[in-house]
Amino acid sequence: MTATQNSLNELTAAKDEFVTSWGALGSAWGINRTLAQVHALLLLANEPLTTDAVMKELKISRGNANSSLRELAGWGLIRGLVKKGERKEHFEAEKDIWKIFGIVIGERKRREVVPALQVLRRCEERTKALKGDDAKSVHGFLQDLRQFMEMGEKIMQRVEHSQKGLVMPLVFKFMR
Amino acid sequence: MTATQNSLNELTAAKDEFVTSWGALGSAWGINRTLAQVHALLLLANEPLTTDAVMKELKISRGNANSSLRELAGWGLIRGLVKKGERKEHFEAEKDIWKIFGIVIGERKRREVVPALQVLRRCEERTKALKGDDAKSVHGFLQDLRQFMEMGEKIMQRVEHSQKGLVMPLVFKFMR
DNA sequence: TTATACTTTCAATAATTACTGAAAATTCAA
DNA sequence: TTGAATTTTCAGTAATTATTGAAAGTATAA
Repeated sequence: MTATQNSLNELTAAKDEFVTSWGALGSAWGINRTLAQVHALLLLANEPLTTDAVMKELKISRGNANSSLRELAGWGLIRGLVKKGERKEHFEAEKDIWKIFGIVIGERKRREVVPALQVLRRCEERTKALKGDDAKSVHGFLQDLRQFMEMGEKIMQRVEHSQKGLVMPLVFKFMR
Repeated sequence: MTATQNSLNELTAAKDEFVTSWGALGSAWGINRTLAQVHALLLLANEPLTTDAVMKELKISRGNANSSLRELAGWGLIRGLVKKGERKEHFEAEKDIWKIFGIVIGERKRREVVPALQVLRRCEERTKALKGDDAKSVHGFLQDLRQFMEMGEKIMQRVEHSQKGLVMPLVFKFMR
């Protein structure tokens, strides 16, 4: 085996390890394992990949590859582009980790935090005028939680549009 | 129906809505739906609840109630206590939202972020000395991601031990 | 002790979620 | 147009995850 081949294998092995563990991390945070793996694959790819390439690399079906790529594109984490002279669509990932994080935070805010806040506000309202110690303490807790989540929503809003250069100084302030 | 009954029903309905939607939110973030519901139930309870009370309220089996309560206790989100003169164990939830958030963040850091960082460091190391543009860019990305996650780990570390009074001033600074 | 109340475990089962693959739809060059 | 290339859909199936419930285990009062 040549030195170049060895190097290639080692690179492939390291990529594989990353793809696998990124998938596991994703599923711990409620993101479909395969989706996270497809994302990881594109994050490490040095050129845009076709659906067929993704299928082959991850050993998944066409349907699965297609829907994963569509969903990632829906999140804005990857974009499709058509190479001149080719029919197939090629996909490339956003690789700026600050942008990636901002996108994910922003989407989760929209999809989960905002709806949860609506429920919370309604529950808070429903318990507002009720009599009795039980009702009072329930209402108090809901109020605390709602306030806390509104703060979280605002922070996520900020992070969504943040840049590395903008956030880092504040992080340092927080960390000192 | 009396005014008191009406009030009780309305309180129960509001509680139910919260329990249900808290379960949904949890499962979106990779936390078992029932676990989140048990937690929500205890968060709104005005007194410690027994396993049987949880079973009855949520219409779940003894095994499920028991293991959910154990897991929540393992996270440190609830504690068991034995009322004098009673055999049954009663459970009560930590209700300070800042503490709750700190616990959850701390646990997820330990369980997911720290192990993910280990993988990341290993991948980074494996690609460090490899030749070729592909290897270089892969290594560069892994480096960025590792640095980003180390920052995240440190922030989670801070939040884990944070108090409302300590964090709020910094949040204001961030939000301004 | 011993009987009883209570808790835990875990094999079997149910419910949910993810994936496949082939057919249908779409796109595009000729 | 036509038809080959490509993408999308989705019914059927597989894999995973969650739940039940009864038996085994444990603790406690008498």
